[in-house]
Amino acid sequence: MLEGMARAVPETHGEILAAAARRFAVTGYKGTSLQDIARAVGCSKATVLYHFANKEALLCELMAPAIAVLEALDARLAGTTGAAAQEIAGEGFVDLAVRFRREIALLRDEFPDLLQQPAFAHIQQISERLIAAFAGHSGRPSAQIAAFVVLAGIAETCAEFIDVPDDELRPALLAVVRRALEPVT
Amino acid sequence: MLEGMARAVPETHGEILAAAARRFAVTGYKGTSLQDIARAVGCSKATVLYHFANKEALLCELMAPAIAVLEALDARLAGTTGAAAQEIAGEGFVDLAVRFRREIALLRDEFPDLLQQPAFAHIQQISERLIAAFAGHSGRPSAQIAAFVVLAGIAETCAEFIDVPDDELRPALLAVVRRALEPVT
DNA sequence: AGCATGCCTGACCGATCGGTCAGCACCTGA
DNA sequence: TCAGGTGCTGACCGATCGGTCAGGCATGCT
Repeated sequence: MLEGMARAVPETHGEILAAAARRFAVTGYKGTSLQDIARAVGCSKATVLYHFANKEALLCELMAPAIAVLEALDARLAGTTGAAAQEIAGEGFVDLAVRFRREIALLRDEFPDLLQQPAFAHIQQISERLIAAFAGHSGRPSAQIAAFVVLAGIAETCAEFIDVPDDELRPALLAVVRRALEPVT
Repeated sequence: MLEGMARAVPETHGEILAAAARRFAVTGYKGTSLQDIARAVGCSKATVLYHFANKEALLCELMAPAIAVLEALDARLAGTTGAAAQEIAGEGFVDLAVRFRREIALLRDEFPDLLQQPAFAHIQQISERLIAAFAGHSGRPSAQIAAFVVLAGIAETCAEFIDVPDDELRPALLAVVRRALEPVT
């Protein structure tokens, strides 16, 4: 166990990660087998499982950057209320969704299932706080409903318009968010 | 196997359909096996496949009423333009989504996959026309994006707020739609 | 009675899934 | 020279999937 040693040549780990991202984005998480990924890389399935403990570990490493940004947004939301919370949540989530479109696309088919797994358990709570912020922390059911429409709509749209350039998608989404959310009294 | 009542007319077909609807709504289409459905009904998996040619046929029969209403909405949309198209599409789709929440919930995990199958191929085209109507048939990309956010957001929200009464959900969704869509010039 | 028909079943099939494992080829440092 | 670690692999495993099939058990018609 030599610590700090520079690794010699092993590029396979990254190649597997990249290929998995590509395949997941097309056929979803459950819809992509380890065999598929191995074929895309040009190695054996056993090699994939040599570099990653299991399929879920692969997904975790793929999602880590997106989750980090989501947690940062959650932190910025703490203590905000009313229209300010709506604005921060709106800008932050639109930016996140646009930047991590691919990750959202690969998650979207199995989002409910994935949230059940312990590795992603806290995402559920973060998204609940995000919806509360979208609703401006208003208790009104109609505000909650509007918040959910916006959250789900943005995520789905980003996953769908995967080829539209960021600079076009982001302002259009921001405009929708600002119109759609229920104004707080 | 059944209750003491002698079954003059065996209604296993309907029971399977109802049980499948319940299971699909919880675990999704792909996530529900024929074994699961059979267990819920209290019959064997072979019985399920005696009443339905295959798993997809079961889904088709389950979705038929919702698809019929969707096609009716599509027909009403023909020839409309601008703000009128937006209003008709909004009211029509919100009503459809609220009424067929369960069907949407069971579809949502596998919507992209399902649309590929020949049995549901034309749904793709209908939803494209629906989005065009939501956009007021404006060619602007921002209008298309707003339309997609609304369409996907409504569908997802209906599937999520499955316990909220219709009379509460419908007006709240309609309000969001009217705010969110890009006004047509 | 005999026979057909409708409903249902257990046993089974081939395919595919995620995951394990023993071992091979290669490189490196002692 | 050789022991040992790294990267990788084919063969294999148990489980589960959708789907098939021959046959059993009622019932009703002739």
